[in-house]
Order: sequence, then structure tokens, then C-alpha cells
Amino acid sequence: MAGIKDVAARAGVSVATVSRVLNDHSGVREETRARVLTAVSELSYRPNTLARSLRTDQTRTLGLVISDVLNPFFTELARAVEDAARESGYSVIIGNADEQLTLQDHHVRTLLDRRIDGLLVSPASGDSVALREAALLGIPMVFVDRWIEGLDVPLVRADGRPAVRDLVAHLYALGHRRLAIITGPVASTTSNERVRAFRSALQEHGLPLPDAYIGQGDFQTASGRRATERFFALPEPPDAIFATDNLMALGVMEQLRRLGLRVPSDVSLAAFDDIPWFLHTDPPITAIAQPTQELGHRAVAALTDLVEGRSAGSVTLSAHLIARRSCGEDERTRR
Amino acid sequence: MAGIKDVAARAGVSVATVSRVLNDHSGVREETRARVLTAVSELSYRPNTLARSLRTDQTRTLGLVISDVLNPFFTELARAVEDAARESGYSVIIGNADEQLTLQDHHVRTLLDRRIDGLLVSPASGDSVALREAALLGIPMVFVDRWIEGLDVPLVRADGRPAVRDLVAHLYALGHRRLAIITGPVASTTSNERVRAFRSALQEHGLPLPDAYIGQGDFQTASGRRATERFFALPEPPDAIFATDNLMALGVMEQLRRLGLRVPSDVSLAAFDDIPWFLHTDPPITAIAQPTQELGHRAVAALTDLVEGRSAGSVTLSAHLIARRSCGEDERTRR
DNA sequence: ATGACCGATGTAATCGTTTCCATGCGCAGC
DNA sequence: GCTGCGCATGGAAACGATTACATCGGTCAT
Repeated sequence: MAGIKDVAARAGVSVATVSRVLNDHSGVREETRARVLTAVSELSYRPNTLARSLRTDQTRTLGLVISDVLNPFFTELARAVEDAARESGYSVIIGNADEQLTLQDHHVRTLLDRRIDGLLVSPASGDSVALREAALLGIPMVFVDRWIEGLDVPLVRADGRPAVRDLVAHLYALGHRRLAIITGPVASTTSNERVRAFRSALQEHGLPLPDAYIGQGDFQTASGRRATERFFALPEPPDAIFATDNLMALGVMEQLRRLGLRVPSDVSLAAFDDIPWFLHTDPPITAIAQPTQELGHRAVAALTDLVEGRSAGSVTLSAHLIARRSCGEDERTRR
Repeated sequence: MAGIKDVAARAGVSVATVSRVLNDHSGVREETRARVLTAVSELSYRPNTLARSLRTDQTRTLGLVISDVLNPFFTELARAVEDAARESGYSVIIGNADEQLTLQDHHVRTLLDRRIDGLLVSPASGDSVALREAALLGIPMVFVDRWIEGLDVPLVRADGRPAVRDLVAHLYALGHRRLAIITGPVASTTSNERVRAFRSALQEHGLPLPDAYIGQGDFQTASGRRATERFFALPEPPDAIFATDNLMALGVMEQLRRLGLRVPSDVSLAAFDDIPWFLHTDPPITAIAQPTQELGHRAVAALTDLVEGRSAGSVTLSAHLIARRSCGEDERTRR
């Protein structure tokens, strides 16, 4: 592979001049510039980014650590992030934490080793040593969707609380009184927020949230199955289930199918995060939709601000309820 | 951030010795090694991979270019690839081509600029200059799932033809005679193979495949909708539709819902690539499943073989039909 | 006692860039 | 005809690692 020296030789100039042309610095005679450019294309020269980054101490690369690529919400987010970053001239390297703290830290470390310019992360729940270190080191960093308490890092997310309140009102209006929830990991910020919002909305309607109706999940499909199994082992099972993410909702459906139960006649179902398939499931599933695209774009904007020396603040967008048949029929969903 | 010099200074040795310890080369006194190691951890030193790679001319990084991250088949593949690579001590950088040739070439180029050790690609259809150049340059490269004719690059994939044959037999047995197919992009190798297999299977049953029953798609949801729309504008619409990927199947369902048509009573539906949601759609969708995990693992194995100087051959796995209710009832699907 | 050898370590070149500083040249001002 | 200035360019020092080669005691065989 040709290097800058080869280009310089062929153009009959020094490497300094080639570099100047490549980074279009002013002060190169037009004719020289042209000569360099033809040499570049004749040799189909491409600068070695490793060397460049080593020298300039910047990679024009962002790291994105997400909790689970297989979760459509996150793949959509990743997609949006990559698009936005590319528009701003950055590349993105994605690390999939698979909801595991150790894997997450592994990725954070390798990304830092690669000297990425900034880190976008939707942290798995729990205490991440690597993330704390990175924050302390002053690595430009932005949280998206999820966050870690006590770290002074800008956060871009959607506040789902009003939508959760709407959801509870919707369920109540449809006659449901025994509402259950399936949570994410214990220390998950988003999950906790959703649970609290759920509980306080229930209170407004004078409904209790017994412990038995709180299914401990981990944002993965299998935990949705397990929680559902437990609910239906109860003497009085819930008449509505709210899964705090879409994969657990899938688990709920799988388990209901095994148990031979029907939605919504036997039990209602709603999920956090809307995905295209929810329209075509049997029945279509009521969900709370986040503005995923915008989340991604805003997060990148905040991060590039930080990277480029500007300041960045947190951003809170809003989520909204999309009522479908999985909670029963009412005037809004019947057609 | 601390560099190797700082470590050397603190341990009272030269940088050469530190490097030897770090890459555990033999010939370092045990006591010196210990001293270096403590210096490393006291400074929480991490080697700069840019510098290292520049010098050694290897990054221990694989590039993966997939056609569409939003397609669950590819995200699952990406996930498998990353897992396998990590086990072999490689990182993976993913590029999402979004079924666009220019975007694909953009990613191939930036990956090459990053001096990845090898390239795993599921090429978008059409002639890719960047890919051809890379192959000519001798970049270790392996195709997965899709390929480009005329390039001598190992290919890891699943042969879907027998399964397509099974599918046609299944549809025929259920009484369907007007079978339609929705293809991928014109030059797509996988799509073409699926179409050919479909057509020849139809012939075996003495059925024609009129042009009007070939919907030109592009592996994206919207094209599934459009093709369906056209099918039902026909004087005699098909009684079964085979979508050659899962996103187009989603598009078919969306359009059918708009048209107020029901599956399978009005029309049957089957798709290539199985995804978890197919079990819970209304009705569950008959699909051809690929061994995605194994595809990813085999592809990485082939690529690392190439990267590490061994030779690698193509691998062909097989796909299989999973019959569900979307094609109508028979003894296998009725429960 | 001498030299060959070996084990542990250091010195310095190198990878491919960017960029600071020096250099040479033409030209305007005096 | 100098001086000084600006413009275009080149030389060489970094960036942070790896590694070929040199060095330096010490041991051992002769």
C-alpha cells in the first residue's frame, strides 16, 4: 500500500506539502496542489488513519455501547446514531454489552484503547468501574436512554412517565383492576422509573401494586416468560401485564401461548418501546413509543458538542402511548 | 494518559523491557517483570493500540459490512460474528450498508483505512468497486450469506433451495395454485437463487410463474407493501405469497391489513428467514430458517484462518422450512 | 587466564503521519 | 542596491509503541 512518501516522490514534492494538500491547508500553489492530487489518485493513495490519529490525537470516531443489539429498540437507536455521526463526519464503533456488566466494561475499555473521541453509552444496570474511570478521565461522554446515578454526564432520553400514567388510565378505563408489571434489572434506572410511575398511577386510581404483581425481569425474553409463569401460578393472577421492554413482552406472549391463554380475553398486555411487529401480532400490542431517531440524533449532537469543546446539556424528549387491541376494546381501538 | 515511557520510568527500566513484559516475551527476570507489572497497574496504563498497530501492522480487528442492521437476520448474524471474534481475540467493527452500494463502499473504504485485518461482508447487490479493489489488494476477505459472482472469495452461507422446494410442495399440498414471489434487488445472488428454486419447484408441480406474480422488491419493508398492492390490483391475484426476506413479509402484512385481507383465508404468506415474532403474528408465519449463529461462527473461523495465513474454503449449511398457519391448515400445523 | 557464550537489559530505528521551523525566492519600499 | 516581508516549500521532530542489534556482567570450558 502506497504511503505519503510515495505520493511525495511521484509528485516531486516533500511529504509536508502532500500533507498540506490532503488536509487542505492554505498556502499551496494551485499547480502544486494539482500535481499532488493526480499523484494521489494515480497511486490510489489513502492516508493511514492509524498514523494520522497517533499524531493528531483524534480519531474522529465515536464509541457506542448499547445494552443489547438484539433488542430492536437499540438497533434502531444504533442505526440513528450511526447516521447522525456520519453526517457530522464521525465513524461509530458499536459495542454490544448484552446486558452484562463485564462485557460492557470490556467494550468500554477496548473503545478507549482505540482512542475514540467520545463515548455514547446506554449503560447496563449496576456499578461500572470502567465507565466511572472514563468519566473521571474526562473522556467526552453522553448517556442515552439509560444512565448511572451520581455521574455528572449529560443524558439524552425520553421521559416515559406521562405515557405510563396514560397507560394505567387506559387499562383502568377498560375495567382492569389487577395490574402487574415486569421490571428490568433491579438497578436499572429506566426500569425503576417506569415501575415508580406505574405504582403512583395505580395509586391515583386507588389500586394497590402487590409484590406478587411485580415480576423481576432483566430486559430479556426469557425473563418475560418466567415472570408470566409466576403470575399465573398465583391464586389470583393479574388481568393486565405491563412489560417494561419489548423483548420481555415477547416472552410474555410465548408463555401465554404455552399456557393456552388468550390476549386480551384472558389477560391484557402492554409494552414499553414500540416495534413494527406489534401491529401484526395476535392481537396488536399496546405500546409506549419513544422517539428513537431523535434520541439518536440528539445524543450524537450532544456528544460532538463535548468532543469539539463546546458544552452540552441533558435532553429530555417524551414518549407516547399507542393503544391497540391487546388491552381490550374501547372506542379508540375498535374500528 | 500514561504512556509506556512513564511506566518504564516508574519501574526503573527501559521501554523495551516494558514492551517485553506486556507482550510476554521470554527473557525478562521475574523480579523485573513484577516491578513493571506493578508500575503498569499503579499508573493504570493501557497500551495505545494506534501506536501498536502502526508498528506491528496488525489491528486484531475484523470489519463486518452488513446490508441492513434493521433486518433481524443481520443483527443476529452480527451478534454471532462479534461473539465468535471476541472468543478468538478479535474486535469487530460493523458497517451498515442499508442496502445501498455507495454506503457499502463507504464503509469498506473506512474499514480498510483503519487497517482492519480482515473483512467479512454480506454484499449489497450490484458491482462494488471498493470490494473488487480490496479483493485484488489481497485483503483477507470472506463473504457471508450473500456474495458477488466472479470474485474468488470464500463464501459461508446456507443453501435455501431444498427448503424452498419444500415450501412449494407444502403450499401445493394445501391446494394453492397461484403462487407469487417477492424478490430482492435484481442483482442479488441470494434472491436470484431463491427465485430460481421457486420457479423450478413450481415447474415440478406443473405450475407457471407468470411475470405478474414476480414482485420486484429490494429486501426492505416498503417494497413488500408495493408488491402486494400490485398483486391485488391484478384481475386474478395470487393465493400465496412468498417473501424472500422477513422485512418484505412485514410489508406484505402491512398492506394486507390496509386492504382488509386476511391470512391465510384470503391469501397465504411465507417468508425467508425466521424471526421470533413470526410465532406471534396473526397468524403465525411459515418461514425458512437459517442457522444464523453457525453462519456467523463459521464465517469468523474462515476469516481468521485467512488472516492468520492459513487457507480457507467455502462453507454451505442448510436451511429448513418451519410450517405455521399462514399458509393454511394441514395436519402438521393444526393442533 | 582467556575467550566464547548466555541471559538480561538498553539504545535507537522504525511505522506513516502532522506540523513547527527554517529556507529560498521575488518584490516592494527606501 | 539593500532590507524586509510574505509566500511556497522542505527538513526534521514528534506521536507511542515494537524490535533488531548492541552492551554488559557473569559462568564455564579450555
